[in-house]
Amino acid sequence: MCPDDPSQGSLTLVTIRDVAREARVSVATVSRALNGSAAVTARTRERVQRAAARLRYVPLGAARSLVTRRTQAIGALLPDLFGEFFSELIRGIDVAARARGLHLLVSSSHGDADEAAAALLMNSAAGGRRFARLNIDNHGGAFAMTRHLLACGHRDLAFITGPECNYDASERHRGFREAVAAARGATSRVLQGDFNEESGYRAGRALLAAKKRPDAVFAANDMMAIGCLSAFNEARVRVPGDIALAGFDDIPIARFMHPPLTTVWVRIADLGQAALERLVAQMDAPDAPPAGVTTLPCEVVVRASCGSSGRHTADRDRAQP
Amino acid sequence: MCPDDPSQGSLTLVTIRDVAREARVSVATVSRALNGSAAVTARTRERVQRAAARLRYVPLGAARSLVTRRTQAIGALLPDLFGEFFSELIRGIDVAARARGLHLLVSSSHGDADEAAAALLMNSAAGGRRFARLNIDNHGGAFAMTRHLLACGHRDLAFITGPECNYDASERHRGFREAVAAARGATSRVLQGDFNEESGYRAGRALLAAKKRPDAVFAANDMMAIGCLSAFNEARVRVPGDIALAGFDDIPIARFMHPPLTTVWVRIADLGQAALERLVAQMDAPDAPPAGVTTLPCEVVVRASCGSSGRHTADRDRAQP
DNA sequence: CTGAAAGCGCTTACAG
DNA sequence: CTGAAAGCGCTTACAG
Repeated sequence: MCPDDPSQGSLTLVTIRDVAREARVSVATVSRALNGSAAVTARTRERVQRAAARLRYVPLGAARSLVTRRTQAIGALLPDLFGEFFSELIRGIDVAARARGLHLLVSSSHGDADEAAAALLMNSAAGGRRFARLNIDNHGGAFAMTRHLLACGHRDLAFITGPECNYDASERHRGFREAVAAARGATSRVLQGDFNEESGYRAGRALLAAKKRPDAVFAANDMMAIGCLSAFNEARVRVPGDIALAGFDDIPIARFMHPPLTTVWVRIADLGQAALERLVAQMDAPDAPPAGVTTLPCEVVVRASCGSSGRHTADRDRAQP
Repeated sequence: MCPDDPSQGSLTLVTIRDVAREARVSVATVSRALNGSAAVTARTRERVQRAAARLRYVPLGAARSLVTRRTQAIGALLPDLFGEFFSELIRGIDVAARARGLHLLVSSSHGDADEAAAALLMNSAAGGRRFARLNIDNHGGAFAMTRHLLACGHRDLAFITGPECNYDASERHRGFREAVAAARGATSRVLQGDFNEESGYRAGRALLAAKKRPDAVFAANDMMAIGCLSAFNEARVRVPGDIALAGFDDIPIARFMHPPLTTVWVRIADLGQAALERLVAQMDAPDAPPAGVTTLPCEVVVRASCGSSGRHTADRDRAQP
């Protein structure tokens, strides 16, 4: 049932010359036959393919790259490698990349500008600014969630921020701030987080220790919301009974929390896929006007953690297998 | 505060010849100077470095690879990209890779042997079996966890398996089976899962619907345990009061569950790091006898989800920041 | 439709 | 210590 391990390989490199000799053609013909050039008869092509298969020929990527100026690889440089958000994103990119026969390089920049530059420069030989500008509607999503919390009757809100230099984080914070500012009678406080569960946990404890607890907590991502929930559970503070809680991202695990987490739905994998496709399009048509910034919409997913919804199962959860 | 975006790049490729001309030396000298060869005077090296910096010279990886037979890249081929386990593993590999100036290629095989083969063959030019054999002690960890459940007094055990062709999954299952077989009076049942939360959730519901509920459930990974916990919570079945629950992996989120999850601790990121180091060692010394299979130990982490521990906080949780 | 040849940018013996 | 030259494996005008 389990497919066999296909590992094999030889120390001696089989080159295009070997294939040419085996098929009794020139290396040029081998190259053309294997690359699908139209200028090759079906008979020749087949002979070459058979010879290549017999010898287990695999073109050396470096040699091909040197002349074609294409590496058949794309790089994903991520601000940091955070939990399920990261894996979902990479999964989306990977799916799209493999569909195009591209290899996927990943790296986290750890906020180090030099390293980020080094990673970017890998590509620079192929030509300038090949960056897919593709954003989540962080601001809109956070704004909508904050309005939802207000609509639920919560007036005293707390926000747990993401890392300082993170664009998504600051946009989410801005959405929160603006929604609060636009509401009358609403007050807010802000706690610093870093997108990890632990910082959400600490923020949760800090809120519990405060003179007055907020009515609702909005964490800038789900992982911090989960950490915060953990602090509340530990202190036997009920969610949503005693305090409402919302996150952002809708990572797969969010709906398996207790209570299931109200959050902002982002099609993370789709985001990765779209980013890759945008990038490839730019690479294929470098002279085309660069596509502007595209912003993917978000959507508030109401589950049980904020109370007042009346529903315990979000529509989109039902749709899932 | 936030470092600037370092993006820049030109359409015209700066080559080693340009640097040679600028520094008034030969291309050979440029190559030697930039690659740290000892056969270059300090003065010359500095002149070359300055010229390279002035021109923003970046060696073309493909050209270098063609002659050195090294791509400065390593590939991580993963059975599938599952949640936090995946991201932790990649993080470990990434850290070790960047420390060595290696680029990291990732791909999931989706269980497709052909694609897996294609990915493996990428490397084949560099020579045969370059695989790091590095395992978690899945069997030992699962065996120990099962013994722990038995020691807690649970006799009727359920096990939720991982995907069929997954090595880790089958080893964990084997550990469970053998521990149960060695215990007198213990009974067990097995439910099929696939390492995702959803399958754990379904297994949980199936267990609740059974004529007799088990005393304890052991899921082959944490994500399924969390899905299972969700099913129990939904049905107001208390953990560990009504039923005990254990997972495997100790993903970061495990200790933030309610109740915190008893699980098997695997240093996931360390595993990735060790795998990379092993691989690099093999590549650096291809003629050295291939290191055998190394098995990393696991450890049962007792938290609240299995009852009976008396402790609510595992030692290693306390140690964390 | 096929082949001989040039060349991609780099490294590395080989001389000096 | 430095340079001229060969060569890595491939693709692609250029002829025929």
